[in-house]
Amino acid sequence: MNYQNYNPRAALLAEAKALLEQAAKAAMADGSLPEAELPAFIVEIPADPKNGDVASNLAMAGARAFRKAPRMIAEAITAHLPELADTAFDRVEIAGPGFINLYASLSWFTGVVLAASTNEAYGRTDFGQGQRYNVEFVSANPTGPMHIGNARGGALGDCLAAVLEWAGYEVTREFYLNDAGNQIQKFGKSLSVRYRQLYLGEEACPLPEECYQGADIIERAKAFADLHGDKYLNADEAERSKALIDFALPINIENLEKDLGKYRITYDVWFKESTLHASGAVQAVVDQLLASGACYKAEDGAIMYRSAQYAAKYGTANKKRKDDGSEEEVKDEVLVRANGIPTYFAADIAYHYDKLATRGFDKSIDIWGADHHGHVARMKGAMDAIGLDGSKLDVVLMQLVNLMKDGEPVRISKRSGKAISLTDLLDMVPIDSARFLFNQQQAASAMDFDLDLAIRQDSDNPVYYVQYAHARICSILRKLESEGTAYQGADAWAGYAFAEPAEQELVRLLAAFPAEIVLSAQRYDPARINHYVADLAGAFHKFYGSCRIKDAEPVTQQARIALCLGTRQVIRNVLTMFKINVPESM
RNA sequence: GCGCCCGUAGCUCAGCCGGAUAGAGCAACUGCCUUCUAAGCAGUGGGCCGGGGGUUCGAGUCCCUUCGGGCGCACCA
Repeated sequence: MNYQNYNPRAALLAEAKALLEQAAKAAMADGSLPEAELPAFIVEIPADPKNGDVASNLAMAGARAFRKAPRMIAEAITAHLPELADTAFDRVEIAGPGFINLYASLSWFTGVVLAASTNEAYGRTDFGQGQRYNVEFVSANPTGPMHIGNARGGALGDCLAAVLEWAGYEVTREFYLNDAGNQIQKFGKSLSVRYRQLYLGEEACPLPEECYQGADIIERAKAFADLHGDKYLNADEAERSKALIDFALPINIENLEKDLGKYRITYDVWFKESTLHASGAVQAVVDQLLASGACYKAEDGAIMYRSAQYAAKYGTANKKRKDDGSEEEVKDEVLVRANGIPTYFAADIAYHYDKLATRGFDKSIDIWGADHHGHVARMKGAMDAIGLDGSKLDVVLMQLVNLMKDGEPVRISKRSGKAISLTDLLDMVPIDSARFLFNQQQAASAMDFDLDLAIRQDSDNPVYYVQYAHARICSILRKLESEGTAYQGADAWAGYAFAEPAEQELVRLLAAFPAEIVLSAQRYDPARINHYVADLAGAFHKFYGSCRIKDAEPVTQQARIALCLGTRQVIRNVLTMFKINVPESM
């Protein structure tokens, strides 16, 4: 059998649902149940395997429709199930208040172990049907070094992209480079002041408060001065600023790329905001919104966008507080300032138009810091306003990260006295550890990142727990091989029952892998896979403790080797997917 | 004031479309290496799922309300 795209859990649930529907209809047809519309019901994997491999609430959900006690309904339905020998199940029970519990047959268990142990791409499915998704993440300002939040955004975005790929989507990883607009002007001004300070002294030209204060700015100004000397000292501000930006920005961008590369993140696309201005895309979007009436020209010449009416559909604050404490309805937002310079919002609409219309992605998934949440509804609304579909833009809001050390939050590095940058962090923390730990929690929860734990290379750190399970499996297989025991394939363990609880648990977890990936993709929650693989590693360690392999009976031994191979494959797939090392010994 | 996120064991967090006895790791305590890697396993203790109402056969999960914490409400991005 070809196990490509095989999702055993999904298949089991789908079959159970179909069987129960069919049985309920048969029961109605012969009068065992009154004729009624089939109620909405669920099939699910019970937490406790004592309650079967699939459980359904059909009988309870149908109590009202069939006007009978749930257990009687369950009796009627199970009596009308077809011969189970032809299905993935071999037994059915009615339990508790009326649950119908189905028990998977041995052939299903065998199929799971075979799929996991023979298909190197086990876990991949075609669920996404090749839809083209754009995942945009980090997108840090190129005006300075990245911070700890970018470490989380990076792990989240990169792992989400990976999970989507495995779930059958075609994914583009993208970095939106804000190389235009206000903050670049500020960048130029900061550089300019630092440059002049080199010749005139700090007192003569103090750095304004609104400027970037970081040491990296001084560094760039110095490098520029080394190259050009005082040539720009008496040039006019605009010329000096531009020369400095043209010099420093590429260096910063290169550093972003380098640091992210060290973090094992590489992008398919680095999209420059400046290209949207240069190509007229921003102007085109504004013109279109003006033409459609979504925008209008205000008295002072600014172009205003009727935000509220479009954003309302996606939920939004409808009031804002003014400086004097009074409130007013939020109505319109500025797209182009009275001085003719577009706001970031205009550029953002043009950017998303480019993704969804020009480049035709089926979905744009943006990972933003939670401090941008006020922007979500109006951005989605803007997609509607411009004739696209706001639901094609999904924003994953990521809560803040608190860096913790000795149980206390740390905001600045003791060594440099500055905020801890991503670069500093990656110097301290092993990349495997950082990538795993920053993906430990779903995006909506604020994260405490335990620096002590991340640095420690011991068992408290969950990434090593998982890696250890892999190394352990490799070690057993090496040992067996060295003693002349080879794996002889599925036929060598045909009919093995996987009766040990630890074996069963392991098979169930292996079965869940493709479904877990799909669920993570659907919910944009790759942290789920971290938890899954830690559970799998735990199940393996339990299995290892209670089930001998080396001196087991031949059939048992062969079956257990297959379990090892399957578990190793799944751990390897997860770690590889998340770009974490897969050690064969530790 | 308005809006978004969070509140589950001492700590950090899981908990699926509402299901059966609320879980894991860490920390504490007790065991297990002459036998496949002890970076491991087995076990013990630890809970008003922030509080209060509601919907439901059934609520940690849905609705309302309230309290606590974080974030946002710019012609910044």
